[in-house]
Amino acid sequence: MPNNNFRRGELYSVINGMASTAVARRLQKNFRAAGLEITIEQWSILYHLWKEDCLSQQELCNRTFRDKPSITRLIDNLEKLKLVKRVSSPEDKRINLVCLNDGAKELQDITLRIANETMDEALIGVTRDEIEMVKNVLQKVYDNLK
Amino acid sequence: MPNNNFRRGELYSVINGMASTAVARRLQKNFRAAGLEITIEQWSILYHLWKEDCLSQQELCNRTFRDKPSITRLIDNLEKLKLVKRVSSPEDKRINLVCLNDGAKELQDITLRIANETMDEALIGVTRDEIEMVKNVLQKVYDNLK
DNA sequence: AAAAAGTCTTTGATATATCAAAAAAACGAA
DNA sequence: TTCGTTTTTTTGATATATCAAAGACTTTTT
Repeated sequence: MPNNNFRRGELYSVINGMASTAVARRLQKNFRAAGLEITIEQWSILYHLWKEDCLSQQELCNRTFRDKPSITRLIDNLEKLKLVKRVSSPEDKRINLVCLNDGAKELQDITLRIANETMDEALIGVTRDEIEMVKNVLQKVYDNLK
Repeated sequence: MPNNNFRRGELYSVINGMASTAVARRLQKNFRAAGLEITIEQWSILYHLWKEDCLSQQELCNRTFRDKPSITRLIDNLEKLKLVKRVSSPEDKRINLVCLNDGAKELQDITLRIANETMDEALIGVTRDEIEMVKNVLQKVYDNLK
């Protein structure tokens, strides 16, 4: 069914890149414009730690949908920036708990504000119902493949 | 409006990563399972060349939403694999036309089949109307930020 | 207790993305 | 023609993602 294939091809490029990289690039640009020298990937780690501090690296893998080596190196870089520190878990010495430093706590308000403003820009003309539907469909896609 | 902020935060992680990286990883995995040693990024270049051969690097930037250095290095790697060749444009010596080699043409059928099968997996339980809706919303997001 | 299996993290190799800057060619205006 | 600007591509530096393999520690099994 070639018509259907064509639709799928289109959706592929839409889902896989366009919108998500556009949002990522804009957010990075807005961070830089505000003088914030962190990457969005680093920010996404901080984002989860602001919700719950001192998560294990494995837990950060689960919450950010990244693999273990990616997290290891992201935490390496966040440690170099002195935004987080690794704390060996007293209960299980295999585990590193990743905890926020004061510098990271100061970033919370400003970066969340910028992220919200960026999403406002991105969602101009998009209704709340549409947002809900997109979330549901993309969640279905994720669940189909996980 | 904290409730609204929370919704945006959720959408951010949905749009920016989950579904698109899940699709990308699955497609890469399916390529490897079929013994195909190309990356999805390389495949996305071939995809556009199958639609229209001998595009300039700049045109590939536009069609794949990538920047120039990314395209330069992707073409470098595709040339190493002997899948494409750079041909200097006779009309404008600044321009490299990127043209398919025979090896790349042989990949077309099998990789498009795998890509369609992957999208079938990804879209189980998603209706045609939902697909259209998601495409429209993500296109709006892209247009808002471009 | 010792061996086996499992979990969490790290390392190495390779590919891609981004920013900034430079090189090469084309174009336009004085 | 020559200078300045624009366009196309490349290079360098740094950050991230992925796969495979290894290291460190725990838990389970015998």
